[in-house]
Amino acid sequence: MSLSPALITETARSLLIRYGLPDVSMRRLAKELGVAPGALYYHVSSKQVLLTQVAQEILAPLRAEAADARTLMLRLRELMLPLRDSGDLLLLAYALDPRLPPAHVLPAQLRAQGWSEAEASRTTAAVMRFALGAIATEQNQRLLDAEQDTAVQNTADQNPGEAADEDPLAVEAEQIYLHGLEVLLARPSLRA
Amino acid sequence: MSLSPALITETARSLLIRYGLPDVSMRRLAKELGVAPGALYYHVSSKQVLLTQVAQEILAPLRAEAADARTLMLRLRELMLPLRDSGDLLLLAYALDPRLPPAHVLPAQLRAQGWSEAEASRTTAAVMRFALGAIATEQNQRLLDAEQDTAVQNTADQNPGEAADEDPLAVEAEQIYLHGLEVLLARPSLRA
DNA sequence: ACCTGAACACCGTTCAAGT
DNA sequence: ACCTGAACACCGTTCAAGT
Repeated sequence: MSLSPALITETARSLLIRYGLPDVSMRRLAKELGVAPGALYYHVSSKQVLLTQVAQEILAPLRAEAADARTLMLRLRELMLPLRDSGDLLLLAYALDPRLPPAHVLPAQLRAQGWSEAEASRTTAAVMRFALGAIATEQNQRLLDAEQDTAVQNTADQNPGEAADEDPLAVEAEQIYLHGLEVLLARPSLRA
Repeated sequence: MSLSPALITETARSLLIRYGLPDVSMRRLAKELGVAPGALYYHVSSKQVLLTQVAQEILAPLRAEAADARTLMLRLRELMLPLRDSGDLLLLAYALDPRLPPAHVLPAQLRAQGWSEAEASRTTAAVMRFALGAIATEQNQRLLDAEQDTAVQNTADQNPGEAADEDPLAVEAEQIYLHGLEVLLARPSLRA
């Protein structure tokens, strides 16, 4: 089988899922496809557009879902959180396309709930920015914790006193996310 | 004068201000200091800790300011927005230290306004995530617009029909930021 | 049309060896 | 103690040349 834009983005996506964004390099991608690095540039104009394409594909399932704003925002977090370091990716894709799912349906949904057009579009932008910031923060915290864990591994082996707790940081992160959504998506009449 | 952690972070900061984050590499930094790249690692353990140190220094002025939450968050945006691509930097520094200014004083301020401790800490986390997401988004949009501008330069020269407008995207971005702050920092009694 | 080989101009980090 | 030189293992991108 020969190369194609679709095959390249699909392979990039699989690398992202398996190893995280830092391991999605053009050279690694080429190796995975059994091809010279330069070959990719016959099908894809740059790494940046390739990655935003990948982001769009990962979020594509959200286009088919008919759920309310809150649920869609929760799904966004579920989809992206496991992809290591993908926060930057999302931030870039959103800057390039402010209609990135789930932002593509939020304004219409909020309008249907009685929001004005100006309020609906401002709130969509605000809630997306909050979500992207929150997801990137959570991913960074996980990475940093993982580094610290491996660094402390030996000391922990010699000192198994404290039990492994339920990762209160992760639980807290989810509460923060829920809280932000609740406040930002609250009906405007409640604030007037 | 010889190398020191302080001199290195100060030079990194000046590179960041002058050229943006992509131009702050250890090798570029070494060249700027007239030293071999390896020399930096005698004073600094990694690029990551160096950059978070730089972020802390850039935000240090906020530690001295005695302003309300909203003003501090606006100052945060003013400080970071001009530093090209520094959003990632901020996201990393905040993940490493959730008490990064202005987060270090927000909980106490909110408590003084009658918020409960739980509400104050959750709101601080939410508003910081929103701000970091918003700043990163704005910086990315600027970068992408700049790329497009240089690409369209020639066509624009030949076609000077439309006047250069007031950059409505930037104005809109500020409104979104103000709106997010207003909603997230609204007194909890107004939502109960 | 599609791809290779090779190059250009970079990265972060380590480490023996020098002073 | 502090730094150099050189290496290791990478980057994104371009482009003549091949098929």
